[in-house]
Amino acid sequence: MKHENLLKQHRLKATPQRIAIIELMQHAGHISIEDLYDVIRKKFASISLATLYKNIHSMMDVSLIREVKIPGHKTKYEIEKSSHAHVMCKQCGELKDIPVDPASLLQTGGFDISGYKADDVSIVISGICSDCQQK
Amino acid sequence: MKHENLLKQHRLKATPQRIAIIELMQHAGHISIEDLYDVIRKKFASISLATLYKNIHSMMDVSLIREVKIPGHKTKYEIEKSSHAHVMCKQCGELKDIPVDPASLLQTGGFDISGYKADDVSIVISGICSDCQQK
DNA sequence: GTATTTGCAAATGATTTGCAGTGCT
DNA sequence: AGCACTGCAAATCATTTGCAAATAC
Repeated sequence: MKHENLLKQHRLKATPQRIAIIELMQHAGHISIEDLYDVIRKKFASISLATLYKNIHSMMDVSLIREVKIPGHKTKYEIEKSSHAHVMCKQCGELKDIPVDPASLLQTGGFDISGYKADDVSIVISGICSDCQQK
Repeated sequence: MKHENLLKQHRLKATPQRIAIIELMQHAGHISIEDLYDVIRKKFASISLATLYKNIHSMMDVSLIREVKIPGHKTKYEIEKSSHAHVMCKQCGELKDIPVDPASLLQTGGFDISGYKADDVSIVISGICSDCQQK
């Protein structure tokens, strides 16, 4: 029900397919089209890839979700939450969020973006997570 | 000649195709496969897309160049230089570099990456450049 | 001379589109 | 009822692969 309203607030019709997408993203955090398709299919056998792509785009158009592109990996999608950075473990591939305040980052980060009016920052940190370091 | 050595230092054979790729990237800064192909073709009519892709990958393997993925845009490639962030103008699409010291950024940025051993940071700032603001 | 690289054509993978039928509001 | 949404199949665009001929070292 909550998800239904989320869609309506963004002027999108609340179809069961869309609700399923949002539910899944809510749980998975970041998810690729492929994984989205595999999981949703189990509950929703008739859904098509075309529908996924179309819905992903409608939802991006209204800023309900966001594209996450990571060098060397497949594009993932996530619900738009408050601004945050991504940390990706090169070993196990796990993708984690860490909170970031973009305004203060741009100030303290020592960037020289004179003249630019910045309105979004995408940050991906790569490294090895603590679990993988122990192996 | 400089480019030839650059390749050899990375244990790659210095073929004319590879030299052309490096030269072009040196000038263009960031470039997509498509643009790379179009421009190189003029001087090097016989080059194939497959060769471009293969070379791009060889060069990435030895960290001579780097993939730049930007939400909503085509993948671009650039010569690996000292760490920097990217600023993309949403209006005109221009992509600019700004210098960043990743170590101090991770310190002052207020990130909590406890346990992680970070070794790379990719930052893309989106906004409107000063030129486009005046229109 | 030998191992790598090139370029072609074909294969694969990812994403988009047209359209007839269906379902939300 | 009316317009937006779905799902299929086909189209398009991006990337990869196999292989024989050419090339760097």
